[in-house]
This record gives sequence, C-alpha cells and structure tokens, in this order.
Amino acid sequence: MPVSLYDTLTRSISEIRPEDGKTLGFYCCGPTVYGPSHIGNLRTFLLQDVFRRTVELSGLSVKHVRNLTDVDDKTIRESRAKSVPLKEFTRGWTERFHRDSAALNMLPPHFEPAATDHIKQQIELIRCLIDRGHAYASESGSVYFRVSSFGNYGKLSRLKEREITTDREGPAGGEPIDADEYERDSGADFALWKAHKEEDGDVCWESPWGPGRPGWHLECSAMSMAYLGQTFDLHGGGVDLVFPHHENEIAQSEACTCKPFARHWFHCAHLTVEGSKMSKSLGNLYTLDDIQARGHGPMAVRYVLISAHYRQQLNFTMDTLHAAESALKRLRAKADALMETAGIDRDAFYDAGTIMKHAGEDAGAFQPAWEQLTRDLNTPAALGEAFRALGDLAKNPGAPGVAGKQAWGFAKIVRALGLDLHRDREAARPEAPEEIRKLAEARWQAKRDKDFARADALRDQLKEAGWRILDRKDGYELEAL
RNA sequence: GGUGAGGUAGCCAAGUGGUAAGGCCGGAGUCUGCAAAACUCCUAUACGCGGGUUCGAUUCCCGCCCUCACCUCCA
Repeated sequence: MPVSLYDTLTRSISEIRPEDGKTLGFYCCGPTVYGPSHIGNLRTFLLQDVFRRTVELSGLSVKHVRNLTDVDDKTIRESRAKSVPLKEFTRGWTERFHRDSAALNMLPPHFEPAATDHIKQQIELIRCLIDRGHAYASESGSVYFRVSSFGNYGKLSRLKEREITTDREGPAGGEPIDADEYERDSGADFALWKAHKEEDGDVCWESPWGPGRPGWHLECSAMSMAYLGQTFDLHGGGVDLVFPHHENEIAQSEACTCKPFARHWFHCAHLTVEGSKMSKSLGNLYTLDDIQARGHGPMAVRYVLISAHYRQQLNFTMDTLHAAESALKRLRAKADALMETAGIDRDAFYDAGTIMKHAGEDAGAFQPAWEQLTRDLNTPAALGEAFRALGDLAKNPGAPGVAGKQAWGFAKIVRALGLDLHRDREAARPEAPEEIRKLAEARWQAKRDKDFARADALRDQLKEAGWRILDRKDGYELEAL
C-alpha cells in the first residue's frame, strides 16, 4: 500500500514513491548541536521517524539521512563562551541528542553527516555556483548567492503570496541591518561562505575566497546531494524551515545542477506549550530531561507528540502527558493479552525482522489503523482506530486461528508508531527513598497483623509523601504519584 | 500590517454533504479488610457567531468574533 504525504511544493497530498522503485531517499534537517533539544525539535524528528517506519513497513526501504549542524553563530558563540573547542562542544550536545533520540525510541538515521566534515563538498558547490554566475565574492571574502539569478526562487514558500519582500523591507519595524549588509548586491542574497570574523575565533577553514566558514543553508544542499544524489525523493523539516532555509537550498542546488532537487517536501507544524509558544522567557521550553524530572517516561512524551496530526499545531500540556501515561498502560495490557492468546513472546512482538515477515499481510482488525498511517500519516486517527480495534477484539475475539493475525496487525501498528510499550515500566521508575520504603514495610506489616487502622494511616502518610501503594497477592509495589 | 492554521463534549484530538472516531477525566461493577491499581461496562442532547447554497451543513460559500503561529538563520 503506497504511503502518501502532503507535499509542500504542490500543496497537495501525493504518493511518496522512490524514483528508483526500491529505496526512498529521505533527507531531514537535523539539530543544531549547541544545547539540549526541546520537545518541539523532537516532535519533528519523531514524526519523520514514524514516517520512515511506515514506509519500511509498506515494503520499501529508506535511506534516511539527517545532518548535524555543528558550525553556526550559536555553536561558535556558546563554545567560545565556555572556552571549549567547537568540535568538543558540539560532540557533547550530539551525544545528548543521541541519548534523547534513543530514549524516544527513534531509529538512528543511516547517515548522520556533520557540516564540518563536509567543507570540501560545500566549497565545490560554491565554486560551481560562481562559475555559473549565480554567486559572487565580496571584498571581505564572503560569497553570496545572487537570488535574482535564479528564476524559480520562491516556488516552495510562495513568496509572492506571502508578500515577503526579497529586498529586506521585511516586517514593520524592519530588521537590524547586518554589518555585512552593504556588501551584498541585494538584501535577498544570502551567504554561501562567511569570511572569518574576529568573533569566530579559531573556527575557520581555508577556501579560494579566503578563510571563513560555510553559510547555514549550504551544508544541507551539499550533504543531501552527497549522500542521496542530485535529485532525491523527500526532504523534511519543521515548518519554519520552508523559508528561507529550504527555499535557499533549492536555489543553490538547482542553480548548480540544473536538475530538480528534492522531489517532495515534508514539513511538520510547531507545537505550543500550555497554549502558547515555547520560549525561554515563558520558561516552557521543555527538554526530555525536564519532563522525566516530573516523573513522566519518554514513551509518554512520544505518545503525546504523535497524538496530533503532523500538520496540526500540537498543544503540549501536563494533562495530555497524564492522559498519555494512562493510554500507554492500557495499550501495554492489551498487547500482553494479544501476545498471550496468539502465543507470541515479547521479543518477537518487537522484533523488526519478524514483524516485517507479517507486514505484507492484511493487518486484520488493525487494517484501518494501518490505512490511516499510509494516508498522510494520520497518527491520531491511527491511534483511534487501534483502540477501537482493541475494543472490538475484546468483545469478539473471533476464531482461535486468527489470534496470530490480530497480534501481528497490532505489532505492525505499534512498530510504525514506534511505541515501545514495555520500556518505561522497567526503566526510569524512580526508586523509593529509604524512609518511604520503611513506611511501606511498616504498613505491610500492620496489614498482615490486621491492624487496619494503622495500615490505613501509614498508607495516607505515604500518599502525602507522593507515593502510592499497589497491593499484590504476596506483597506490594510502590509507585510515585 | 501581511500570510497561514485553527475554533468539535471538563481536557486532548480525528473526521464527514445525510446529525460525529478515539484517548484522558467522570460514573458503575468485579476484585479488595477498606482502598488503590487492574479489568469490564457505561455516560455526555460537543461541531465559535450570523447569513447563504442545498431536500439536508459541523462539513461548501460569504461576513464577523476569537485563538495560535509565521513574516530571513528558529524543528
């Protein structure tokens, strides 16, 4: 079954097929590694991950490339502020990003090229653009792309419709004029190469135009083409990147190759937190660690982030996080039940290879959920259909012979959504402190002695301290509230 | 100011020209010393306002109100 997406370029939903019929070339604009990712960043990567999983389950393979922006104003500024070499600084944040990605159960991309490892390719691209008359070097040694030389400029972001001027009159009030403003032929022209400046410190590479560093947009053009070819299937990122980043990528790339750059564009809406934009001043720029510190598992975060359609602004709240925890618990229990009746063990349920063997089959009761995913990646509808199927199955399990089909159908959906239902339970459970455990032990003893008044009092005491007692047959468990 | 998205039950969130998925919350039952947890079942006369088109609109058109986002290095 073909997978479709809303293509920003054509503003319509279209089937995403690999041009070569087998492997989908998928490039994603990755993080700038100068600090921890917040949940907004992560949502984009997460939906790209769900998309990739869905395509793979549909029977195609994906070549997933996601870059690391490890040189720009921010990385340079922050690393210098900390007196740490750029490479070392960005390595630390890259590791952190990898940790967060793994915690959220994202599949690692097949290639994760860093901008600083591809300076050569970027310089070649600039040279090509200068040769073809699309770029010019300034006296200071910067190189700019001449926007007026590229007729198709603005086709992705619909510049005319959006009335963004390319002469930098911009919004009311105007933007602060850059120091290098005067050396550009037009305000719309953007930097391909930035001549070295005092504040760049030792961050600097040699080039035919003098020492400096690549411009931001350039790295994605150079690396996407290096790994996926001059024309590739799909390019994705957050909506904010439509303009100018992706527009500029198209201009640079197509001006040089005279071939179409990305065939389709996949953009993810931003999220708000408690009803407003995330910002440092509002203090609502949550990182994964922030949320874990509040006692929520990464899988609940994943659930929340895919619980709205990718083109829809998602309002992230602590309430929805609670809702996600509860929903996940139920899904886990349902999964266990399905595995049990079908005689499938947990390892198999999550094993990619095993799931792939069944992925071509009809997903049984979960077929509608699967179809929702293939239709413009409707993750919330897929979740709805999955719950509905689970409910139907509980009422009417059907013939014993079809249990396996149902279980594999569910496994396919769980795999596509990337929900590791069993992970948070074992991991990331805060350990009860010593005094809490003592109280719990005393309460258990009181209960066994049938001193229920004392047992209940202790239970209340624990509750006030933020812990809940879960009585079992032969013991109890503690759970943080 | 311009552009875009959106306003669906207490909260979150799909969707449709023929009166509306799902999750959370809430309620009941089972269980339990009682609870909690878990499981099962149930619930709500929810589609911003005003017009129009239509046999019929939440879904199409127009106007209005409100919210959010974007408007050059921010996923």
